[in-house]
Amino acid sequence: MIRVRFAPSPTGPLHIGGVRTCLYNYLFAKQHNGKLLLRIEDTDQTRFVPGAEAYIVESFKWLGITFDEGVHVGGKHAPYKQSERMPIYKKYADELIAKGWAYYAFDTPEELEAKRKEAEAEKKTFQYDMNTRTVMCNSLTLSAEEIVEKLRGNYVVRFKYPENTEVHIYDLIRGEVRINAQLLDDKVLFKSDGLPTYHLANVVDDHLMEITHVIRGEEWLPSAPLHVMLYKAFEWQAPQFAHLPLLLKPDGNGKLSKRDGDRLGFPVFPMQWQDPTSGEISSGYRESGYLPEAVNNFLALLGWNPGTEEEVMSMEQLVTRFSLEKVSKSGAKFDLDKAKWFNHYYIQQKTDKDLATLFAQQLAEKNIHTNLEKVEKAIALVKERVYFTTDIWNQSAFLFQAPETYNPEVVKKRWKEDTPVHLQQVINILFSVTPFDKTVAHDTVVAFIQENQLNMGQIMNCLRLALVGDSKGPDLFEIIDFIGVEETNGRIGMAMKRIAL
RNA sequence: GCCGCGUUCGUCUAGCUGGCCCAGGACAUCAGGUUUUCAUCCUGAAGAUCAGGGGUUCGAAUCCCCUACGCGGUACCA
Repeated sequence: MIRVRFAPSPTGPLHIGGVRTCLYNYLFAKQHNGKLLLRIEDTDQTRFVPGAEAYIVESFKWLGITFDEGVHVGGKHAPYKQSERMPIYKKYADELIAKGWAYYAFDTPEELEAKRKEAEAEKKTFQYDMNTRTVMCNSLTLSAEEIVEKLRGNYVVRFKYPENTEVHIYDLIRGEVRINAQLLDDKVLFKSDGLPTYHLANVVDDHLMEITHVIRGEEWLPSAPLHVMLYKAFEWQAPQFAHLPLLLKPDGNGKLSKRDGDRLGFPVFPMQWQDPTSGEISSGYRESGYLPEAVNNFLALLGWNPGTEEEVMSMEQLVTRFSLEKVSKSGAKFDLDKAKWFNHYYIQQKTDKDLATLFAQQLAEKNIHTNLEKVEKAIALVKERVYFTTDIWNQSAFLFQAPETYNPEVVKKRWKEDTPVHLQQVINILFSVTPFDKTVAHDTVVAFIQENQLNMGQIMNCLRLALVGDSKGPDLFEIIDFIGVEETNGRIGMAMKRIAL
């Protein structure tokens, strides 16, 4: 049975890179009929941000990524929050010490800082490792009495890397990676505040929760050797590892960050987030008008592809096609245009009725109340030019209210002295079509234009200008049909009054 | 600095066991078509000497080595 997990730290809103990591875990689990769990790694209480956990849960709910076990759904390995598992870790840290795989260290942060400064002055780097641990203040150098005495105060537990070992890790994406332990430092496993660090808690929990595959970001690759050594020290079977490539910023290089979103104007978070202390708001995909299926599809393709030319895939298709072997090794730059294209595509796949329900809410917020049937009709008219659910209104406002202004460039180019006369003739024709029929109206107006040897574009564009306020939008006679001839007449009259030559 | 990972069109990538690749697809770009407009849509074009340099081979984007560059890590953070 395959069991994977997504283990975020509740230090703020969930980054879109984290969303992709979780998506891959989800696809992998579903494909193998395995389980996906959500574990909250909050061992650093100094970085805890209220609301972050709820935000994470809500984000996945929106995206349709479901968990089989986790903080919000429970499960046989509960609790799934590390701060609630505190008592568990101490025992394992003790076990490591008893086995000689770890030791107590009593050096204060100030002392360590001083060491680093000292090394820096000599253009070296201080590292707490097999070479330096012999001269530091720890249970390896102190006498038994001193240790007992020191243990009454603050201490940390450090991993004791064995000498001359080469650590091999087999990464499902990168293949064999080997690192010489001589170069690794003795990482702190257990902090003086009584909580474990990520490394210990992660390994212990993954083992206890029977995780079979650890699929996480590339930033963890450097510490993977520590983790496999930990499994070895505990004499546990290590899970398989897969380190995902990073999501890079669209311009230049480097990891995609919150700042890039603000700077380039696109969301880096699944949902909008307001920082509880600064009050600062970061935009989210949901609020920006993205559809969850588009976000999932787009994100899945950032660092993975099915090996075929297929690109548009539903969650079900992604599940059957996904494979870790086809995940690329290099970082992927975030491409806003492609995300936009996917969203446009998925909006077209929605039924008019679905979009109408959504749009009716937006209209209600603007105090425009009309029946759903009418809204659905409006959707049908503007749908194909909608890229985000948030721009349905921009594309269709003229269907619900007369334009306030008229694009000056179009006025300048199209509105001539004789325009009012012609528009008056057009409106007369429209009134003559009873009952009103858009096709008949269209044909009659066109016939009128041709008979009088008028310029087609001239008349049509001015009519459009009067109705829409601009030279864009869906078919004119569809618009007239929608708003009615009376309203059309009113808008033409208004335009004539407002547009003075 | 040290350690690790990476490097194919502007972007995401196909290419994994060398010849079917003078490198394929998608987004973006450009041109044309459809249309009363703007979009959509359709068709087409342009776009990578496969980071650079050495090998190996009859033959390399594909295998080996070196260099450069980028990224990640180097905390009692995750």
